Parts: sequence; structure tokens; C-alpha cells
Amino acid sequence: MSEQQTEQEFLASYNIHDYDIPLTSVDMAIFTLHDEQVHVLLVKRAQHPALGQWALPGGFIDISSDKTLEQTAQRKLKEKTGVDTPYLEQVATTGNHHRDPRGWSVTVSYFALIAHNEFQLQKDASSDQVVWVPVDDVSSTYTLAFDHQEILQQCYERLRNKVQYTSLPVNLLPQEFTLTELQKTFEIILGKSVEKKSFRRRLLDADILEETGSTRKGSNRPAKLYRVKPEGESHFFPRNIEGPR
Amino acid sequence: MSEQQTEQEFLASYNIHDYDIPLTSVDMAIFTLHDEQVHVLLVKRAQHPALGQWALPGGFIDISSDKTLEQTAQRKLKEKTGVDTPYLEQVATTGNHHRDPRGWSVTVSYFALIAHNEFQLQKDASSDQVVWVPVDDVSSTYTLAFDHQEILQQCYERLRNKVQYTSLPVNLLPQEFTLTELQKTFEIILGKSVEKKSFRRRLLDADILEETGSTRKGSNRPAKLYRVKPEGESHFFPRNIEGPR
DNA sequence: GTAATAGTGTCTATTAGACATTATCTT
DNA sequence: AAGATAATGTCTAATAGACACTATTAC
Repeated sequence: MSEQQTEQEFLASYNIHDYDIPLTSVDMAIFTLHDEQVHVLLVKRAQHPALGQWALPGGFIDISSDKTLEQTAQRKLKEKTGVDTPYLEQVATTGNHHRDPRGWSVTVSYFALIAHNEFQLQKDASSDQVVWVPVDDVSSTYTLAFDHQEILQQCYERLRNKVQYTSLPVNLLPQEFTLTELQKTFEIILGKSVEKKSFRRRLLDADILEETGSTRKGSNRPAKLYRVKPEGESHFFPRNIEGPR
Repeated sequence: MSEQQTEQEFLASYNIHDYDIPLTSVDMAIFTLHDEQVHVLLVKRAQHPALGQWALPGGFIDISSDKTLEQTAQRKLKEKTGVDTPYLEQVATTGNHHRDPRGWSVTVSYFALIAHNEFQLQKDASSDQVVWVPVDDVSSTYTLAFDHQEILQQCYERLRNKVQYTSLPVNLLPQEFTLTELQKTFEIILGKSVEKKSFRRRLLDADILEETGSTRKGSNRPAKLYRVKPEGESHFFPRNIEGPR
């Protein structure tokens, strides 16, 4: 009986290895924009299980170096892309007895948004190859390890939903961008065109952007450059974007 | 080197107890409506650690009986309230090295919405006392174990956010209810009044309710009773509810 | 000047809030 | 009938879409 036991005594005799507990890992969908398409990063697994199969980057929590779950995700992202400060959002946690051949397994999924100009692909011990794939082509071109196809779908769906009522797509552009570039970004994720005036009103009235003072010059009227204000990377609009009627 | 090892060989020699891995648990905020206030269920812990402290119901995944993470949550809910089919939503996963004295710990949090008439409190081995507390009173009246105060806040904030653009509050009412009762439910969670005609338009135009055919009689004109259509328990409206201008 | 893209003015359609009015019940 | 709550009609205000128009550059 534990009635008389103090918490100190309990902890002193507690050994996690005495229990049957699930594996816990982190997996992430790293999205970027390229060639007018959303791309996701895949890695070829260099270790068992599912050795040689394509998968989302991810791995186990390193309880000696990671202080938080988010740090685990940040570390994975840095290992693969060199990117330090992305937009990172936890999506869901999937756990069941059949998703990993090693046994009952839990994985926390995140998605990251990074600008196409800001990463540098890395090789590391746990993956010999790394590739960017247009998200819409993944299911027809690759067979992903474990349940990563489903996890990718969840992450992509979260992104596509949130583009309707948040400012998230600003995180796919470099620090400075024009409103036309931003509009194009929204349109790509939404999969439909957006009316220019409505779009500009929506973004400018939200007061989440500021002019940099400089312009992007082309073979025409120069476009004002904007950057995101501190709180603007995840602004919630009170209505969904509607698109053409 | 593992170059020559097959996956079968790898799995045969794999032993989870060889690794230092985090604890993984499930915690939940079970909400119901009572006395025109949102209440949450707290349990007094009957086991170490934090023995005797109030906490959110939760516990470890039972890898021999739970097939999925959601089943773990369902099981906990059933153990405490007897409720079988609530509205259950995963909120977030918190993991770090300091939240539990036993070591690196991950917890997946859920919230459940149940009707006040549908539960029956249970006692079980892991908690000697169970109590419903108005959510707004928890922080001033109880000191919760671990980081459960924060987890509760996350769950409650998710609920308060989603009441603005979803139909979630229908899950806090019995199967049959009047529009006035539903409006009151929205108002309690929102913390402000809602205009009657706008509210009715919003709900009825969404086509997520159906008339039961009967009415609730009082000392006045009887009110039509409605039930939620199959997909209506989590309808997303294209705009936030606004409330008085 | 023309071509091209950036940026604006303004009309219309839609819809939520306000609130007065009507409907249906009990006593 | 009086009192109460349910339910609706309809006006107004706010705002998003449509789209024509103006602005500023390169050539």
C-alpha cells in the first residue's frame, strides 16, 4: 500500500523502465513556396524501420538536450534546413498501437512555414536524401513511411483552412514583399483567385503590415515593399476570405 | 553498423526499455453547463505524485487495452462521468522536462463537452473525490497539480474562441432544446449578449438543426424543440458572431 | 507616346444588428 | 384580457466583390 509513502519515497523508487509505455516522437511538414506551388520537404530514411522509404522529417525527443517539445521540432527543422526562426505550429497528436512496427507509438505533428530564399538543405546521419516535392504531387509520386501521408494531409489541410481567416501566408515570403506577391501566395494556397481591392483592404485594414519605405522596381510602376509587424504573422480576420462570387 | 541488418532483425533486437524516453499521458477538461456557468470537472489525486491535490482527470495510455490515443481519452471520461459519446476535441500537446517530478513528460490534452443531464459522477481507484467547479472560479479557489492550470486555460480558451465561429455549444445541451436555450448557451460562453434575430438567422440558415416536431411548454407561447443534424455538432460559420455594436 | 503593373474610387450586393411587431400560450 | 415568451418583418449600417479608373515606371 502507498498510504504511508511520501512523494519523495515514491519518486526515489520510481523507474520509468518498469512500465510499458508508448514511443513518443515528433514529425513535421515543412512547407515553402516555389514555382507557384506549395512544396513539402521529404527525407529518405537512413535507419530502420522503413529504411529507404520517404518520410516527413522527424524523430525522437532527446530528453537530455531538448527542454521542450517545441525545441525538439525546432531542432529537427534546423538539422534539415538550417532555418532557425520559422513559423511553427503544432497540428495534432496521433497515437495508436499499429502506426509503428516497434509498438504503441505517439507522434506530435507540426508544420513549419519558411521562405524559399532562407533555407539551405542539409544532410545528416538519419537521412541520406532530402527533396522538396509539390504537396499536390506527393500522394501520386511517393509512398510515405508509416502514416506520414495522413499526417501530411492533416498539416496541409490546417494550412489551407487557416489561409481563409488568418495572415499565415506572410510566413512563406521573404521579410520584404509586395502586396501583389502576398496576394499571389494566398491565391496559390486557396486554389482560387482573389479580388485585388478586397484583398488589399483586408490586409491593410488589419494593420499588420508596415511599409519598408523602398520599392520593388520592374518594367513598370514600382510596387511598395512591406514587412510584417511583430504580431502580424498570425492575425485572425473576423471573416473568411470569399473569393469571386 | 546497420547496413546489412534487415528490418526484421532490427525489430527483433529492439527493446524500448533500452532507451530514455518521456512519459506520455492524456489530460482532459470536461466541460458542462450548470447554473448559467461553464463548469469543469476536477479530481482529487489518490496517488503519487501530487497526492491529495486537485487536478484535471487524466492518466497514462494503457498500451494493452487502448488501441488509440482517443480511446485513452474516452476511457478516462467514461471512468469519471459514465458518459460514452461526448463531443471530444484534442487541444494541444505539452511536453517538457520540468512539468512532472518523474521526469521528461508529454501530455496530450482534450476537452469534452457534455450535457448536464447526461452524466453520473463515478468514484474510482485513482481519485477519491470528484467535483464540478465553475471555470471562472478555478484559479482563485483551487491550486491545480502539475501545469493543469495552464492546460485548463488552453482548453477553455479553445472553447471560447470556437464559440465565435462554430456550432460547438450545441454539445452542451441535451438532445432536444429550444433556440432560446441555445442562444443562452452561446451567450454564457461568449460572455456577452447576442441579438435574437441575428442568432436565429445564423443557426437556422446554417441548416444544422431540425425540428423535433414537439414543443417545450411554459407559462407562455411554447417554443419549438430542435435537435442537431448529424454533421451539425461542429459546423463552421464563415464569419465570427459579433454581438452588440 | 505605348505597355505594363501598382494602386484607388466608388457602386452594388449581401448580410448582421436593431428593434418594432405579431403569434401563441397560461392564468 | 393580461402577461409572458416565441417568432418574424423590415430598416439600417457595415463591408466585401466588381470593375472602371488613375498613377508611375520602362522603353
